[in-house]
Amino acid sequence: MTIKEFAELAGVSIATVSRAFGGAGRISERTRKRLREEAEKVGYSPSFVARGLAGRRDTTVVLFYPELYLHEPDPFFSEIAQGVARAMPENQLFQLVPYFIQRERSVISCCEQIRDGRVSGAIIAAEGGRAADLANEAERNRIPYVIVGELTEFTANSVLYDAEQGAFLAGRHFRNTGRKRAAFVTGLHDAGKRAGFRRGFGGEVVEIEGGAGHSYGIRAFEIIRRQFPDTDCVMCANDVLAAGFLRGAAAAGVPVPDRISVIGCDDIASSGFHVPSISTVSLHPYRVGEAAVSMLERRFRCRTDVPSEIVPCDLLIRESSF
Amino acid sequence: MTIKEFAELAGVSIATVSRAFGGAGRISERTRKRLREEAEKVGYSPSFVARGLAGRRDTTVVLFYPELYLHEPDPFFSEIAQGVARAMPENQLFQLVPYFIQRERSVISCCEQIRDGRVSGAIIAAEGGRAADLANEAERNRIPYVIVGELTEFTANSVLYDAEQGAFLAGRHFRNTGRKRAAFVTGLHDAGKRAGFRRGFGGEVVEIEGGAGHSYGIRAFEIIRRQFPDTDCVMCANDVLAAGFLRGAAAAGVPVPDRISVIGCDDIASSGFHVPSISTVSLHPYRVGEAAVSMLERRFRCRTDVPSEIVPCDLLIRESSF
DNA sequence: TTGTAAGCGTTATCAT
DNA sequence: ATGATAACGCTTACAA
Repeated sequence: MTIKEFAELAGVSIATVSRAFGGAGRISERTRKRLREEAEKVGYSPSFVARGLAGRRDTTVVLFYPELYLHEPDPFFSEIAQGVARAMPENQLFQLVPYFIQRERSVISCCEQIRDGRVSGAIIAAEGGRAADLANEAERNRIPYVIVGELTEFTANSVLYDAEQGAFLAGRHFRNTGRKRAAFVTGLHDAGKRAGFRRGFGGEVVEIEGGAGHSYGIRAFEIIRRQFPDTDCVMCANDVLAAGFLRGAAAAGVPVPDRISVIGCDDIASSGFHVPSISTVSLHPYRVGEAAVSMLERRFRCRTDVPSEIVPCDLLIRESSF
Repeated sequence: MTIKEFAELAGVSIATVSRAFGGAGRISERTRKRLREEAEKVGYSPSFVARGLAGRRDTTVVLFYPELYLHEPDPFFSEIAQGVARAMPENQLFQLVPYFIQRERSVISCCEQIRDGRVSGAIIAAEGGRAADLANEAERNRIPYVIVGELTEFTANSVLYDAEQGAFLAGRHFRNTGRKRAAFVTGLHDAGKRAGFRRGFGGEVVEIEGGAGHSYGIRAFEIIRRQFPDTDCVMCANDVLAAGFLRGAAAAGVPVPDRISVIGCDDIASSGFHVPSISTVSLHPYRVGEAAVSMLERRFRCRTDVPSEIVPCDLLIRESSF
């Protein structure tokens, strides 16, 4: 049913109908109420598409987020998405659009969606660059946006986690608990974490190439066992890697944390479910998602830039270290 | 840049531009190519919104999926979403829209999006009913859709997993490996699983109230230990529950699978990472997502109903049982 | 093969 | 407070 049909049916002009559904147009409260009820009854609701075309772009909030891994998804961004989805107010249309960093086309089509007016506000999650393109596009189209990412990268309109600081805490913890020989299992975007861990531990740190996914964690354990057998503490760049590492240790019968202490990073839900539960640098993905929503709402109100916000990270000591 | 501006710039009419970007309109291959290149250069791309309004609704494919749990997300649907996202052809706009089954408004706004023409095709994931509303709405609006769900529920246009059959396999496995006293830890939508497990095991099955999330699994273990101490095999309605159960067992020093054998359901990625790795009824969520995409594509071509498809489930015996 | 013009369902700007 | 009407950017007969 279109606005025209409905207007006829209700015995008013289409302009009046439009106002009944629009924000604070000049219309009597009585008519508005009557029309809304009528619409409910006959099943009319205004078309978002037409609305978008006609100018008002208060339609949809999207979360752009990267699909990082080829075969095994890292749940980190999923958990950010959870936080965003839950915090989104009931009356907002909300959609997630994944972009694949391997597909050039994928980022482009995200930009098209912004340019197009189908997006009234965007939350842009990223690791390692790509977000800038989307943010620029949003800027150009005067669409409020919020970036979610690592501390080093963005100055304003961002919700940031300080992974470097977190890794620092992990390194220092190992140092303080008397560990002597440290290793760091690398991930995909981990420059900050690596540096922080080094700084925190203070001594020499062996770097093991990890990568994307559980199996790389297992492999990292094997490498350490063979090439650096006296390693007694390890930080992994993310929790999935840490789970793999622990699996390797369990299979080899190496006791954790007694013989080797392990700390992961991110704090995805399953790291708490693992046996032993995985000590980790919590980036609080869920909280980050929530914070992004409330920052976006602030940007909706006052159409200006807002200062970035840091969601502090915590070192969670669970069973894989002490 | 609008079509008008671009048309002027390229020295043709807007109709010609439209045809250059449309499917197989009557236009010379030469002009089409020239215009496409020109557009690339000056940064013009047609507006999806306007396109949608003007009639062609080949815009966006969405995946509607439920957020089931209040506090702890179950990754099952996330993994289906992964499969869908990966299988989606490069040139299709793809979006996820979560609906919260606790929020009445949430399903309604999904319907509005369908009614609206912003959706050209839908994949509807569901457990426990709500999908029917969305499917009806899609039907009414002549939008191709595919439902993803449990075998019992839908007849056509669906990709189905046969959880009952899977649970049957699990029950039979326990029976065949000489287990005597079985328990089933319930989830949120598990009628089929429960029945299948009973049928497969053949003997008496104690039912323990599980619920939503890891902690409920731990609690289920405690209940069994106290009230049914001679239980020697357990099926949990989902893997998150199973992880919790194993955590309880580990904490209590009960050896798995020697003393008690455990099988979960779903086959989320992390169940393979657990220590011990979790035996499970694999519903192959990733594959299910892929299958949904290819079914939707078939529906795009021939605009008719297509027969449902069952993605067979497998019993994966890992370390938590033998 | 290309151009002209009438929609598509809204919002926004004038009038009234 | 309400009603006419011109956009919005595109698709699609119909005409040339």
